[in-house]
Formats: sequence, structure tokens, C-alpha cells
Amino acid sequence: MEGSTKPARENAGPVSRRMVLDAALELVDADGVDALSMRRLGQVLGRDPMVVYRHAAGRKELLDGVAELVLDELETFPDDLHWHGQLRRIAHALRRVCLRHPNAVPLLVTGSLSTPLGLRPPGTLRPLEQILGILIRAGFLPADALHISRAFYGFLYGHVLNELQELIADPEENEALLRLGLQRLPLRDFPHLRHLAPELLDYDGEKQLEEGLDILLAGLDQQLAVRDKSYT
Amino acid sequence: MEGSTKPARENAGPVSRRMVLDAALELVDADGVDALSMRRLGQVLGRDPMVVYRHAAGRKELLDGVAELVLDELETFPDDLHWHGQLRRIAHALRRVCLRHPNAVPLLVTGSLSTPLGLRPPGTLRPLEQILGILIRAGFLPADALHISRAFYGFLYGHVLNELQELIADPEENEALLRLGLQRLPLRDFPHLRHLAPELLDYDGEKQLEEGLDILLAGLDQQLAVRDKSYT
DNA sequence: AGCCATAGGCCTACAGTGTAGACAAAGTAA
DNA sequence: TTACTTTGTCTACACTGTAGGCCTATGGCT
Repeated sequence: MEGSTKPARENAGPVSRRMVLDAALELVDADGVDALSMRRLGQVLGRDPMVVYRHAAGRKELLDGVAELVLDELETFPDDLHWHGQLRRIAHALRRVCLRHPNAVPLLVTGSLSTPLGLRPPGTLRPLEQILGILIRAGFLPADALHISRAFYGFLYGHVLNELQELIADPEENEALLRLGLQRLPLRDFPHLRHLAPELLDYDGEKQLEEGLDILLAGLDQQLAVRDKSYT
Repeated sequence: MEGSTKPARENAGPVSRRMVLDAALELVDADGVDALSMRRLGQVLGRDPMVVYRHAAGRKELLDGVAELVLDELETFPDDLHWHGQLRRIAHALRRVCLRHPNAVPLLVTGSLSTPLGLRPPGTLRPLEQILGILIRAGFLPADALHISRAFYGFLYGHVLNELQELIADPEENEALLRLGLQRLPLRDFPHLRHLAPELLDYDGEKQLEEGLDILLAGLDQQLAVRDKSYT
């Protein structure tokens, strides 16, 4: 006799924290972070909105949970390749996860802003630990490995943010807008930007990431070479 | 006879868009983005909340304005140094601005997510144009300069985000938390992280940025060298 | 002088928000 | 039985963004 006509989609048994987070992520994916309200969440769960509070302390904690859920989708790789290849693989994996949940990226980037590294969920720290291992095995000092891993993460998140704001509108409309927008800029003040119109139009996120990695890894190679040379 | 006892602080003449944005930034700086509500803003301005809508289309547009205001604080430099030095200077300038308005950084990073590059306010595009110029004069092809500038920006924003989430709590409490948090991690799964406790404790944002720049610039140097060599 | 247009400011009202607190039903242990 | 914990529900409160209308002062024009 349950209303299968209702917009609610799950009505069996008690709700688990996992169910709540799944529904929340679903809402975020569909309509963005702002669209995630307790009431709408309750509607999706087919329960009273207040149920959520049994599994999350509040909206903020709920969003933290969503971020963690997204990060858990990160694939994990065995340490087999050359360290360049391993870092590249991790980078592309993170990029893929972010592209799969573009609306959740703000949570990843600024959400963990509230939790100091020490007490983040272990799942979140695993990739960091892996990167540290890769770098140390590659020959870096542990302390340097830490700094490098931070730069690496910074670069990755930065790239993803860049890429996300590049694919907001459909390309057709984008092309017109871009051309118009560029023409608005005075040529004498923005000569380079004005001439780069064609390159601005075909943004390829994967390629762009790859080129960034090229630069970064080349820099790391040299840093490693300098250190080794000073040891002889 | 105006109430100087009132919490309001400005009561003379008509409000300008600039006054609204200044007050908004003030609120954001003081209590974070969430604390910026139309009503509180009206209170600061000493006017009815609805006045704001005469100068901004809505809350979102208002926040965009705040972000733009913050970016306008970016110092601009003459093109005199070696390109390495120039890029370093820009990087540090952006970092300083972000540290001055930590609560506004989410707006910078995700806010412009809604405006495609073409029609962003010119003030926002000026640094990009400058970086393009620097790279092109350094010998890179325009198209490469574009890709590099994107990587550069990505790296910068990523670094700032990293740094901001490193200085949330005061260092004393942070130390205790970190030690406790680390001990919670199983040693066999997180050997490197566990051993890096001391290095995790003294995070120096400026130095970390400098090291990231070292890597990046070294990578760019090599890329430039390879290109030049292939020309001979 | 008279008049109108316009802009800036104010007020009300509405739908929607997060969440504290009390209460009901149902399972579980003693 | 009784007592207690969990899980879901309901109500209520303080707050949010903002649409629409109205009032008033200021300017320019005839």
C-alpha cells in the first residue's frame, strides 16, 4: 500500500548513513550544492527530513560526508610503474573523479578546509601516503617528498578547478560568447589574449593536465639530478 | 541627530555600488561567506536591506562583485626582472592577497566558475595577459604560453587552498591534534606519514610556495631548452 | 513656475531554509 | 513485566533571498 506514485524512491527498512550520503550525493550531482536541503533530502529518502540528523550532525557534517564519499571513488593502483607513470596515473584518476562529480568539487577543495590533516578520515589520507612512498622510493628525502606531494596536490586541484570552469556552457554558445568577449577587450591592452582566440576555443583538459605534469615532472627530475650530483 | 548609537556606521548620502561591495567584503572577512546576508549587509550600511538590490542583481552577483574587489587588490609590476623573478613576484602577490582575505578565497576559486573567460571583468584578465607576455618574451610560443599560464594559475590556486587549510587552528592546539591524529593511523598502513610528524608541524607557506615555484620553473627551463635545441 | 520622469530608499509579504526539542513506536535486555 | 535505546515523526522558531509596490526627493524640460 506504499505510495509508489510518490516521488520518494526508497521506503524499506531503517535508513543507514550510507543511504543518506548516497542520496545527498545524488542531489548534489543533479542540482548542485545549494540544491541540497534537508527537506529535499528527506523527500528523496521518503522519510521525514529530520531523519538525516540521526546520521549526520548537521548540514556541514553532511557535506563533509559527501566529499569523503566522492574521494572514496578514487581508484588505487599497485606500485609497479616508473614513478613518473605512477604519479601520472594518480593525477588522471583524481581528474576523472572530479569530472564525474563536478558539482561536488567545491566541497573537496574548500570542505576539508575545516578538518586539519591529522584527523581526516584515513581513506582521504591513503593517496597522500602512496604519493609519499612513490617519491621516497624515487630517491627524494622524506621531508622533500612531503613538500613535493603538497605541490603536486595543489597543482592537481588547481588544474581541476581550471578545467571545470572551462566547460560550463556548451561549446557552440561558448564560441560566440568568447569571440564577443574578446573583441570587447581593447587590443592595445590585451594583445596576447586577443590573438589567442583559436587556442582558447579548443580546451582539452586531459592534454592540458598532461602538459602540466610534463613541466612538473621535468622540474622534479632536475631537482633529483642536482641532489645526486652534490653527493658525488 | 542621527543615531550614532546605532550599529550602523554610514548614513550620509546615497550608497554606491562600491560602498555595498566594501561592506560585503568586510562582512565576509569578519565572519565568512555564509555570514553575508542581505539583512546584515543592510545593517552595516545603515539602510534597508533591499537597497542592495539597486546595485547588485542578487546575492550571487554580489559575491561575484566581492571576488572582483579582492582581485583588484593584486599589485601590478613593471616588466623589468628576469621572467623567473617576474613570475615569482606575481605568485607571491596573489598569495598575499589570498591570505589577506582567506574567507573570500572560495569565491575566487569557484565563483568565477560561472563566468566564462571571455566576459570576465578586464581587471581579472590583466594578470593573465601579463603572464602571457612574460612567457612569450621568455621564448615560448604563444600557444604554449597559454597552456603554461593555465598550469601556473592552477598551481597557484592549489597552493593557496593547501596553505589555507593548514592554518585553521592556532598552532598549539594544532600540534596536539596532529600528534593524536597521527597516532590513530595504523603504522603499517601509513609509515611515511607517521614518520613525518615534525615536518608536518612547521608548515611555512611562503617557503612551500617557493619550492613549488622552483620545481615549476626548472621544468619550464628544461622545456625551453629542449625546444631551442630542436631548432639548431 | 509648473510638471513629469527617474532613481533611490523603504516596507510588506512569501516561500523556503537549518535545526532544537518533545513525543511516539518499536525493538532489546534484564 | 519493566526499563532502555534506537528510529522516525511532528511542531515551532529564527532566519534567509527576493518579488512587488509605494513614497519621496531630485533633476531636467517646457
